[in-house]
Amino acid sequence: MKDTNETNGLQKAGLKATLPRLKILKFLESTTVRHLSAEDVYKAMLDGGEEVGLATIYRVLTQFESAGLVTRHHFEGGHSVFELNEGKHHDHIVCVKCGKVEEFYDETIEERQHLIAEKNGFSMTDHALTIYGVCADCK
Amino acid sequence: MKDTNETNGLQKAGLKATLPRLKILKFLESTTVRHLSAEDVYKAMLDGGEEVGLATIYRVLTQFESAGLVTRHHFEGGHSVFELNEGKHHDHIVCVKCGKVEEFYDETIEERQHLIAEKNGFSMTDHALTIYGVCADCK
DNA sequence: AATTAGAATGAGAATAGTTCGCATTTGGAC
DNA sequence: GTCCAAATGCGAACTATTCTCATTCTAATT
Repeated sequence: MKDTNETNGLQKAGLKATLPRLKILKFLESTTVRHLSAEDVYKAMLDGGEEVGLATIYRVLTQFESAGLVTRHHFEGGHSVFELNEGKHHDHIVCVKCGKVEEFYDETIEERQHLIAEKNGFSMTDHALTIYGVCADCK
Repeated sequence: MKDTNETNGLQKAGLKATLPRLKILKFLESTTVRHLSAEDVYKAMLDGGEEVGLATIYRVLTQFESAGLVTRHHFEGGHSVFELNEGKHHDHIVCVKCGKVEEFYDETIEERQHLIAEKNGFSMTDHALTIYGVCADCK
């Protein structure tokens, strides 16, 4: 079999390199939209001529999450959105009018979170910081 | 009509003082559990002998949210939990093992969030910061 | 206290997002 | 190339939430 980047990525993550998984990973790497729901992925892939069952999309995205390839977010509205992990950790600002998502990273906030977790007797495993507001375009 | 605290609270919030709303508000004020799903509220009230339809619980909690009486959170797991607004703003640490929720407030983080929103051209309207970790008891 | 119009409620149907069960297919070790 | 375990697709099932609409309640008015 061809030893593509995607095949490698999956194998390193401990996942068999199946066709649906390869397609989904390739799609996530190629799309310009960074935050997608399972349904978004399903529809966008269909439009691109790649048919993968919706249930499989859900399963694979969950596996990718466990493997650390993607991150799942729960922005307002309740349903999950997924984001390919590349580069460094960051948090999000979401526009409450148009839904636009921007990313940011703040060292001070990161540090203080660890401190706060410790102070409360917790071992921090993760965090979710989302700022909601009205973006420049929507004002 | 009797001019109770609850009746007052509802009227100030622009809501008619109906029996279900009074019962729900009274329940939220009396329970020691601070973070509850709609279903939690439904069941706990049933146990307490107060029957209010689940659909009404959802409607009323949403109205309370709009009125600023409660806050809705989206912790991991997807479904909403509600918290009575009393005292000052705070964020949350959730134990990923047992689900315990602790509250904290950190001035530095609050300030930096506003700064970050501005830097990105947003007018911040709200934010959600949740730290996930393993609590002392679960370690 | 009785009337009344509009708002609120309850019960169940409907919906959205997600997961499950199982028959069929596929990946890759031998 | 064979073969078994793992993965997929499909539709059914599930969960959380919202909607519909007939009935009931609130509170303003008489």
